[in-house]
Amino acid sequence: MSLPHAILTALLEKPSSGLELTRRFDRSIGYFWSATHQQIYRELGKLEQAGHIRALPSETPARGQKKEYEVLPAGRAELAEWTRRVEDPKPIRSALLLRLRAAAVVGTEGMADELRRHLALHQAQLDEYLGMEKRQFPPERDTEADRLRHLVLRGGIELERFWVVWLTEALEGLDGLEARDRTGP
Amino acid sequence: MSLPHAILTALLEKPSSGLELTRRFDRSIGYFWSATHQQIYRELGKLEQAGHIRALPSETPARGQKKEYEVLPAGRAELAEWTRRVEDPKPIRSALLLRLRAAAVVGTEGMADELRRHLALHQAQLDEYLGMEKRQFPPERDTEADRLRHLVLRGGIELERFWVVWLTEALEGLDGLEARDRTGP
DNA sequence: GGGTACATGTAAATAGTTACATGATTGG
DNA sequence: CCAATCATGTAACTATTTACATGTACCC
Repeated sequence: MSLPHAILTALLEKPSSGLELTRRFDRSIGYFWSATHQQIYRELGKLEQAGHIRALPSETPARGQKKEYEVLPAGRAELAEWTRRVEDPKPIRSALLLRLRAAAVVGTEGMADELRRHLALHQAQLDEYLGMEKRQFPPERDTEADRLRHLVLRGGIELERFWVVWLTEALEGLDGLEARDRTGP
Repeated sequence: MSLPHAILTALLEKPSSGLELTRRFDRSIGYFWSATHQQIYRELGKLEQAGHIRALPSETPARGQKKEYEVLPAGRAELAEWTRRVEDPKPIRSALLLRLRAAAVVGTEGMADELRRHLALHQAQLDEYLGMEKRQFPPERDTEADRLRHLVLRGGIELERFWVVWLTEALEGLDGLEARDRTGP
């Protein structure tokens, strides 16, 4: 039940249309909770029905026309209630770790290339986060909201750093194994 | 499409019944791809239909009776093909990071307690992984499969370590904010 | 007027969760 | 025999993904 709350947060930061939300998800909130435009439109409909958001009055409320939403008091209350809820962390799901484990049984062929590819992707994501950190959180700004958002971004940064470090180590180990396969133990 | 492959891997490591698989998921593979017994039974049915696994012959193949499965060559081939596939990492989903971001907008009340609770849970998981590492990967054992499985466990360990470090820092930041709220800036 | 980007949406399929049903085996 | 545990399964619901449909606005 996180998507509606992700949307409420985004809309509180700035009232937006469905497509604008989709784009903002691709750049910021979506780094921790991604969503496609179809999910977002559907969820906007539900949130509107529930009285948590409303469409800003517009001259031409028709298909193909931009429709902007803003959060109503009930939506803000729901979001606040959500932040205070007790909710256990969900176990991570990593197809890559799973595939490596499968490779332990059926062989590591092709794995090293795939790890290198993932390493490059995580390195790129890390660089992007570091750029965002520099641009959005210069040392002088320091409101409470800024500090919290910075904390969240630091989480993203350290997670990507974890992957970069782990993948680098994994590749060293795997290259060792593959060299041994080629030359014999 | 990872669950069937997680099951194939587990069955290759050791032929099992549905309930045995469920328990093994709770302890090992499930750390990176969790699943409930309902998901597992449903998937076992599909894998059997697809000819990837088969039930070991039994005298009484009835409801309430244990039914053991083993992997057929086609299943092993499918798993090997999967490990060689090109597949991008999926963006992480963390409801906690999301909730912290929401708290930046609607207030941090209750957040510190929740972070402390998560910190304790991740610390416990880390300790469990470290215990598994000690028991399952003593320095002397060093087959290829062992090294790969150890690598996967190291991934789990470092991920939990990330959470422990990040949550500790986050709590320091948050306590600073809340102290400032109480005493004024 | 034709293409492209913008914008919203429907439909269907897959994946995951939650609640409940049913039968076997075993120990008291 | 009854409760607890083991074991398999059905059903319904929620969430997510993928493919496609439709309409508007603007530029050439």
